[in-house]
Amino acid sequence: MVRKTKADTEQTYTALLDAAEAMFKEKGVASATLNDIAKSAGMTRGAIYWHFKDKSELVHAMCERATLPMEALFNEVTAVVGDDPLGSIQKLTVHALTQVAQSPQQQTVFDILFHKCEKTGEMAPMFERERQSRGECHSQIEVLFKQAVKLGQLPAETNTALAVHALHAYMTGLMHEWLLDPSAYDLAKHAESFVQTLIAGLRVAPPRKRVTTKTSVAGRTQREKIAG
Amino acid sequence: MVRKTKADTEQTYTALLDAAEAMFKEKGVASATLNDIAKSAGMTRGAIYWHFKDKSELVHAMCERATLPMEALFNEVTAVVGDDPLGSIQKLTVHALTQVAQSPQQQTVFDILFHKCEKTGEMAPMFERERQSRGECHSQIEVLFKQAVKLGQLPAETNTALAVHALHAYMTGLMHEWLLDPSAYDLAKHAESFVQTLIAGLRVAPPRKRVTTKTSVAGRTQREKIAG
DNA sequence: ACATAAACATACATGAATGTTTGTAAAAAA
DNA sequence: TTTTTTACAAACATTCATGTATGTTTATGT
Repeated sequence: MVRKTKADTEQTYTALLDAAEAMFKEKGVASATLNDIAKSAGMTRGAIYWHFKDKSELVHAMCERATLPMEALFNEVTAVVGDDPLGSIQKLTVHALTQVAQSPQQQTVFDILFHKCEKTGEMAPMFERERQSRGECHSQIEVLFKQAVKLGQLPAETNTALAVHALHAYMTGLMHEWLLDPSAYDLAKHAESFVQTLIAGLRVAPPRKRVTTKTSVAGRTQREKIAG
Repeated sequence: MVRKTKADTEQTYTALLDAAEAMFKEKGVASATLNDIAKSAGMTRGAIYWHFKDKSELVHAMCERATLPMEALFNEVTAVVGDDPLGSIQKLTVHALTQVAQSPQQQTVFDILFHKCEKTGEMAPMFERERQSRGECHSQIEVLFKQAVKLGQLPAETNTALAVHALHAYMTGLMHEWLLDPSAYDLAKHAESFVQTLIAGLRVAPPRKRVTTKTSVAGRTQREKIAG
């Protein structure tokens, strides 16, 4: 059988994406052969070259499919400017973490993006576009942070730009490291706790607009506590 | 000229490592050819195969050279158990960040490890060993956290294991994201502030041994503040 | 019913990177 | 001084992934 019905065609399309996920996770994007992927999907390379221009386009499609719910979540939260911006941020971040923790597909794809894919050469344009969208994402979040400052949820001296960087780094790091060994701890269970820790830190000791003096705030507080 | 003096030999050795850094950063570990590296160092592949068994060993040597000062710093701090464990942790993390921020070589290598290298296939054993050493590193840090709890620097209910994960994720994420665009902000300048934020968060809202109740601590505090 | 084009499979040509072998000039050992 | 290694360069053989071109069958439009 060669020419299939429309449903069959779409089925092989998703089968190819599934196979790509599996092979990329196992061998890495660079080492996984188009033949590996096709074979794993029960097809030949012909099927891949019919549905995709080349490997990089296949990777792109695979990523889009997995990150779509993530972006939906983001847009959903940033759309409405409520009276609890810090709560929105917390909600967004916790949801993102738990979403990944509960979706094997997202785990696989993010694992590939973090640990099994070189952001260079053919893949560079993809990650460049991702960088663009992250920039917009950052400014969206910073709006929320500024609102939080205005509402007194964060200190007036808060450097909101750096706060965004801190939060984003924290999120990225949590996923990055957890994906190395998901059995280390239950991410879904502790996601809220993790986020609360950083949010609390931002409230009591945020990065400031004017750089803090040499003697550290936290350090002094600690020594005072010990001394007292 | 073929056979060189000992100094010359060592010079080509480091030249090869330097060239490897440059090429890996530019093209990625998988795409960068041994020929590319040799040419960039003014040599041929013969030189590489003389000094290294294969590409993975070259990568390993390159990493060792760059991460050596990092490990030295770690051992230096964890060796002495002082009366200010939380301060030691802060000192360690701040130093690690500033060290990377001030060493172009470390920036290059960490950029390669984070964004230009697939942790699979030939590279897997290298990263497996790194995982091992990170496990030891984690338990070392957890010792400091437990000391901090004992000395009252952290709440008694602190889940030290999760605290280590949070801190490590934060550090990893900061480097991971900053290396994507070092011009985004001055990492050396704000490293201490970043670290203080998380440490402060761990002091007021750490991950707890018994999972927190559904209503979030930070959330409640926020609403109280707004309401009050 | 027929022509067309979809949805692949198969075959082929090409380039490119790797590992290995051999060559070789000079430094170091004898 | 002679011999032996050292520290590479150069040439070779092999594998292997990619891209493309062509073949083939069948759904679908008319």
